[in-house]
Amino acid sequence: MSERYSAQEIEAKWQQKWFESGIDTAREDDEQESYYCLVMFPYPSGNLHMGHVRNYCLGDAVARYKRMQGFNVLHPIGWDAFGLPAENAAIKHHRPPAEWTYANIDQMRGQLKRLGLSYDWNREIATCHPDYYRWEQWMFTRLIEKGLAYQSNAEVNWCDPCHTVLANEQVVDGVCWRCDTPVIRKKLKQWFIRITDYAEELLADLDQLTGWPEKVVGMQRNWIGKSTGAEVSFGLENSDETLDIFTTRPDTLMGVTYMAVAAGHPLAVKAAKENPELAGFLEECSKISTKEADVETMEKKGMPTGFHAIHPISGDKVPVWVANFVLMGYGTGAVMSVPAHDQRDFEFARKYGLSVKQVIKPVTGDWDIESAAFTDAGMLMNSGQFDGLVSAEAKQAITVWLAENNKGRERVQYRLRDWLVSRQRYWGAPIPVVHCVDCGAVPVPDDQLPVELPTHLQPTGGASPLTECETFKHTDCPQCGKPAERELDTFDTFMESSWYMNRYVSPRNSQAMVDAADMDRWAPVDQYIGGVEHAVLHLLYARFYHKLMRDAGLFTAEQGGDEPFKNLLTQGMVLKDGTKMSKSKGNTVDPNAIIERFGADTARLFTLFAAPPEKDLEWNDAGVEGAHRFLGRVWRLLQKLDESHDEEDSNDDAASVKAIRFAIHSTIKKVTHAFEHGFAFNVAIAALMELSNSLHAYKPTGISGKAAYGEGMKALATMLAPFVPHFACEIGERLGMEETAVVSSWPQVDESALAQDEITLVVQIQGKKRGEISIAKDAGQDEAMAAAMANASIHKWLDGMQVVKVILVPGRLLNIVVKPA
RNA sequence: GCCGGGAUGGUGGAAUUGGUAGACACACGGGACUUAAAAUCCCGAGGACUUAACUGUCCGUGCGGGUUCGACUCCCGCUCCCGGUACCA
Repeated sequence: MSERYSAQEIEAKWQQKWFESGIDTAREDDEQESYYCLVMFPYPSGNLHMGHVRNYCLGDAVARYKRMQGFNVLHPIGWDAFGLPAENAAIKHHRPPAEWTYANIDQMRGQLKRLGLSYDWNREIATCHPDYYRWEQWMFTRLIEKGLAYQSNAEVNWCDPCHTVLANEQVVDGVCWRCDTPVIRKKLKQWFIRITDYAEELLADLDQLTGWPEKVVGMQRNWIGKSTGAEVSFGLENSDETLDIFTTRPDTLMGVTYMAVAAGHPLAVKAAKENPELAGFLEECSKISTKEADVETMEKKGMPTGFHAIHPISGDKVPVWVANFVLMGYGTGAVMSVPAHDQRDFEFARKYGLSVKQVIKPVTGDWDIESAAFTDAGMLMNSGQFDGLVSAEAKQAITVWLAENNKGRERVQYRLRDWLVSRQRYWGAPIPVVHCVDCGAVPVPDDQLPVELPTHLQPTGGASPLTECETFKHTDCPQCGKPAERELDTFDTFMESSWYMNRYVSPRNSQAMVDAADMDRWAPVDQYIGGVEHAVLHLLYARFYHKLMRDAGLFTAEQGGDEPFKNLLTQGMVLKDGTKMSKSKGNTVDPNAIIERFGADTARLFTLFAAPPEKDLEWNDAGVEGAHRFLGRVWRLLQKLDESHDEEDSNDDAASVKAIRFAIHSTIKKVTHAFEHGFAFNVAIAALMELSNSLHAYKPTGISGKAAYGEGMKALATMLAPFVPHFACEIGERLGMEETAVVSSWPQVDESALAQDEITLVVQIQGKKRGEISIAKDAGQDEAMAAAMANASIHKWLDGMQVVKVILVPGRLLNIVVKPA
């Protein structure tokens, strides 16, 4: 046994063995408890990147550990195969996106297999396949029937020369990425899904997600953004119409000095007809980005419309302005402005010479309203009948007054907006609707699904090629049979990724989206693992879609749960030189190169060891070599088994056997703990390295010494299996383990090996470490004090001092508080 | 802007969640083996000052305060970096 560790040989061998034995296949029986471990499926961009490798190594470690614990594990993989990058590549290479996508899937599937990831490949799915998206189309027609899907106007980024809608990503510094023309906002009729109908449930069920990181739950809560306030109707001078707004601060109502409406608001459009200057301003506003970050950080500008609103309580006239920071898509597209109590309104008022009226003052102290807005709650002033109330009471009182006088009411408002699911793109799932001149928008009947996307079309960078595909475009109305046109928009790709976790349980079902019995067996996902960047959008949409599926009767809450993911692990990104790896920065590391040079196990080990899962991982080539060296060291530990001889035990051996068994079993405890609590694999691997170091330093003499060494080697091999499975199997085989490490059961802690008679207690004086004492495990404070006094280096700190207080932390430390005598 | 997260040696990170700061590893330095190198093995190491001494003292977890016998950990106020911000996935 002197050959060196060769990853290439053993990895191919074990991958073949695992494939033949089918250990990765999720079984459709209930002999063992089931466990569903899911990693976020990749977008097939061409090559696996290190972020994928990290994600999938984490998932594989969990899946393998659970199998070793005796669970029937579902660990599937697939492809989030629709999306913009395929169209971009198609334009660049003059090949249809389907070709590029399927080639990438083949390439990346090979890479995943080379990593030795234990997926059940029988359940592989690709979202661009009609067998997949037909069910998404089926669901959408159900939503139309229920009134949960609807059409409405929405603003998009529009490039006139390219005659196309641009994704935010395609807008670079306000201009089109391809032709450098300034992008404008344009209104288009779009499809929406009423996620706001589920806002309350999505918010309430966050409480169930105890296995999610608190920060993700918090981000979702903020995103849904429930706020209670009031809807207020302002009158309009010389008009029967009203100007309706929502505010979270009805207590400041008496401080309104102007109103602000969006550039797209009917009032603004009306005013602009007789005011060329205002029309120019509206034109300018239409050019600014729709991104929230851009809207919030740009220079705040406005112009008066010439209209005046009538204050609902005072009856005062206040001017109506157009402001670039008010968006038509949010709320009513109009806001009331209270410069005295809102900093943005304050700055706007200062800039344009609008008046500032203070109506709230601090309950105690003063506030200089000339220098800044007072935005806290306080006590009302200058508010007539409401003077003297504090903000909370005033909110209530003013809202009641508005309701009684038919000028408003209490209202709950969510920040969450309905989900815009239509995209003016080619490489996506067709929206299953036919537009008929007589019947309107007609959902495609079930027996005509799927509406298949023609896969041979070539995008050019202009309008979607679907708009020119006559065979796709023209059809008959399913309702009246007259010639009609298909909907030419496709679905947002978040639609596909919102339900794939459930499709994996019945991946080949041609009768239904999912099977309730399969959902009962596997769902919800026990452990979901993926990038933090998905903390809100994907995870919120998936939660929503799961509830839609439940409410469509595909499964009951009992069978599939109200929530799709029980536990969530959000991994950090992979960085190089401090920034995210990306092609444009040229700082990528190719996983293939690492696998070829060091083997998959080294790549796996490094990504798991270099950082805790939830934090960013800084790539380090030298660290990869270090991981590889560790495997070499463990390999060499095998030699010692051959070299040691069976001899009679001596007394000296008993102590060393006890020490090594302590090391073995405390390692089992630590590593098991890592899997059961938080997946700190970096710490688990460090513990395995320590065990390896202990075994390396250990000289197995005598029969019991050799046995202890063998016990340690087997434990090490078994615990390494979730991380470096090929390597662990090979070591296991050479140790003569009956089953390969992958399928053998997880080692148990022998508590008797952890028992210790004497422990080391740290002694502190005034909280500073001054020495250590060795003492009986269960020694009390008096014994510990006596031992401390007997220690010269500790005792000298107590000379001339009076002991004021003694704190004993059992098993840990003794802190002596003193003062000069 | 808003929301969320982070900052610990030369580097990645650890610290049983208020109890020995720096486990484990990388990089580095010294040594062994070798004709030599690689590989491997052994030893060293937060910083400053100090000692004949790996002797001893002090400082030290982004910055400034606070609570505590005791703070990387809790509280208050900052700085910088990263993620999300609804058509990238």
